[in-house]
Amino acid sequence: MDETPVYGGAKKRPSTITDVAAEAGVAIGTVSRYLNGFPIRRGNRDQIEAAIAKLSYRRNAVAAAMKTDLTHMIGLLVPSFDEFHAVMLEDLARSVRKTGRALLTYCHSNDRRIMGEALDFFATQRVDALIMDGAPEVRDRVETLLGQGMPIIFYNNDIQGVPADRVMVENRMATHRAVSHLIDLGHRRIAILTGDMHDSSARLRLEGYQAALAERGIAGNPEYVVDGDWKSENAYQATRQLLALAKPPTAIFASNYGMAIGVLGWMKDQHLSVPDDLSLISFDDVALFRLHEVGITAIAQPLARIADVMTSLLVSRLGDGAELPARTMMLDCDIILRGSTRRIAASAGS
Amino acid sequence: MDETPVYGGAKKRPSTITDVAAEAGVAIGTVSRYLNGFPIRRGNRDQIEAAIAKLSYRRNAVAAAMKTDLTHMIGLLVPSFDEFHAVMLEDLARSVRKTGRALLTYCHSNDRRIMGEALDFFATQRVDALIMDGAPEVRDRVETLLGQGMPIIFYNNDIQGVPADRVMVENRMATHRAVSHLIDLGHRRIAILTGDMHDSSARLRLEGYQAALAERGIAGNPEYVVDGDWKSENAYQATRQLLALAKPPTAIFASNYGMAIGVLGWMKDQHLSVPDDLSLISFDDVALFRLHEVGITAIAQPLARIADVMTSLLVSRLGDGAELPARTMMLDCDIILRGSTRRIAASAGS
DNA sequence: TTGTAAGCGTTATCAA
DNA sequence: TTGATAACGCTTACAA
Repeated sequence: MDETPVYGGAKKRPSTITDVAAEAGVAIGTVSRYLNGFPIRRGNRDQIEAAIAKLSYRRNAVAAAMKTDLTHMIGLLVPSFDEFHAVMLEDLARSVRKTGRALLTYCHSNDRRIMGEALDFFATQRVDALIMDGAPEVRDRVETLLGQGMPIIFYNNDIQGVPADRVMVENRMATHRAVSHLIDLGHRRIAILTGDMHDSSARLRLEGYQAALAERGIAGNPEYVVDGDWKSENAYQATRQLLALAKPPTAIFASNYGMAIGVLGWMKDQHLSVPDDLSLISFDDVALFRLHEVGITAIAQPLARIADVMTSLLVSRLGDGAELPARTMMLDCDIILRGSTRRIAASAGS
Repeated sequence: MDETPVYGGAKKRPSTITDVAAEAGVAIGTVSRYLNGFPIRRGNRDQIEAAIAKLSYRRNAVAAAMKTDLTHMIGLLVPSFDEFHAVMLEDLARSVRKTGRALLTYCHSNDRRIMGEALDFFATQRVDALIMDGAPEVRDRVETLLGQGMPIIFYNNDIQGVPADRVMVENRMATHRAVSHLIDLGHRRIAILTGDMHDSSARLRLEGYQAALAERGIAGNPEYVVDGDWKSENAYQATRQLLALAKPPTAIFASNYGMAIGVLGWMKDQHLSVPDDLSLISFDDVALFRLHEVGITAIAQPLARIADVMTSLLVSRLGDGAELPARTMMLDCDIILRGSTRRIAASAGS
């Protein structure tokens, strides 16, 4: 069967360790040891290197993985490759690459069915570890994977009580600071566009907002708390409604950058000015906000650090730290002050 | 050896097809046939399904891949996850996912050494196919992979003469059209910021620019052709120099969006206006250009179509089209007219 | 329709 | 240090 002639002039199948061993005149065990960095007699080493070059041999990681149970692939499950995830991915890919691994990416588009498929896919592919935005819908599958020894890291959103590692940012504190800043600037009528309240990050950001107001003795106004569901379009409409109130807010806190863009869109369409007619702060900083005419004040997640921390968590988990208890890493966010927030007269904000 | 007790309460290792067969009281061949959709006797099927559920069994794709030589992974090699690639990746991930595969992503940061590592990594991982931005530096490795039967798709930039599939956009024609549009608006002094001339896309865009000028009898001015190397910072400096010329250009064509941003940066810093002081067209359309105050006229690559075409090319290659000759798919670009290009008096532009 | 067993390309064990 | 060989978990003839 192996006699089937190969047409097209090219040797089809990649060569194997057996080919290399034959070419070099040594046993396959010797080649394997060479490949894995064990000591080899000088002469044999040269033979093997020559054979590898001649055959353009590349180790078959699939076969190796079967023995070692190590695929050198990290599963990454993200909702989409929006600006936020793209930057995170960039940093993560780089930092994972340095450990000799690569990312197997799956994008679930916020479809819970696809999230399940993704988890199955990763289980099937036997990725060495998994990084994902925690979503309560797939708790069972996640627990199964953890039970089978798959290291999992949650970021962004949590699934409470699951014994996995976590890399989170100080959502509550950062929002608290941002809203306090608005208060310092004289704002009293401050609205928030919240994310999807199923997500822990949305809840924590709302808590930070409420705490900041309460601390300064500002009564919360339910009209100022709008469910934006993370979406730009909702934020666009919400801005319209907020500004139509009898007492419109003088400032809006957008719980993510997409909703901040929705706010900007409405303001632009109405020929209203940020910050003259409305101050705006966004959770998440994106390139657009830096390049925007006045600049948008934003909470910047430390994306590069998130990536690094994830990677070192992974390395420790995949090294000798497999049995350590789950760890949660909390990272601070910076508030980048730009032109979208302005001081207003105390009277105007009451 | 298998007797080693497992601590921690959880069954560590994932279960295997053998476990399922034992649990269900059938042979492993039967389980395998069930998994692969072959007909199974009703009773056995129920037994197997129950066993799979009980053991939360997931097929080990690593072992399967060893037999079938199919990993269901597509390698994707990109320079970075900038805005352009992020959107492409989003579409590609979705469209690849529908075929039951996922993307193994590697980011080379324009480092030729890392590009080589990436190709080795993909070879080692035995991805089913590879999508990459063509770069002449790795021609040898690419040819080796092709010789071993790995389907490869180039996008964006070509490696001439290599028998791979290609998905390209009409760089030349789109640039020609864009520049012609500037001429139609009365511009005569039109500058171009070129990309890195090692890249075929940069060369073709320059050709389109030159052809458009020549066709309208406008003499090319070498001072107006600036090597921007795709980089924002270079474009920033180049804009300064161009506008300092005795006869400064009235319009700039930026060969990619990064350089267009550099131009905008300089204009903003100098309190100069686009389009009043300078018209601007960018190759590549990004979210920023839509949201920009006046809007930036841009050439939009059909990213979703690129992703679809790549995927169908892949599917055909991995199906029965393995022996087909290499195909090149050329896609048209749209020119999105926005506010950054304005009509000028014919006299002003001469 | 099912059971049995060979084999995919490695790694790892064991003698030599 | 090396060679020979038994796994790893699956697919796929082949025989029943």
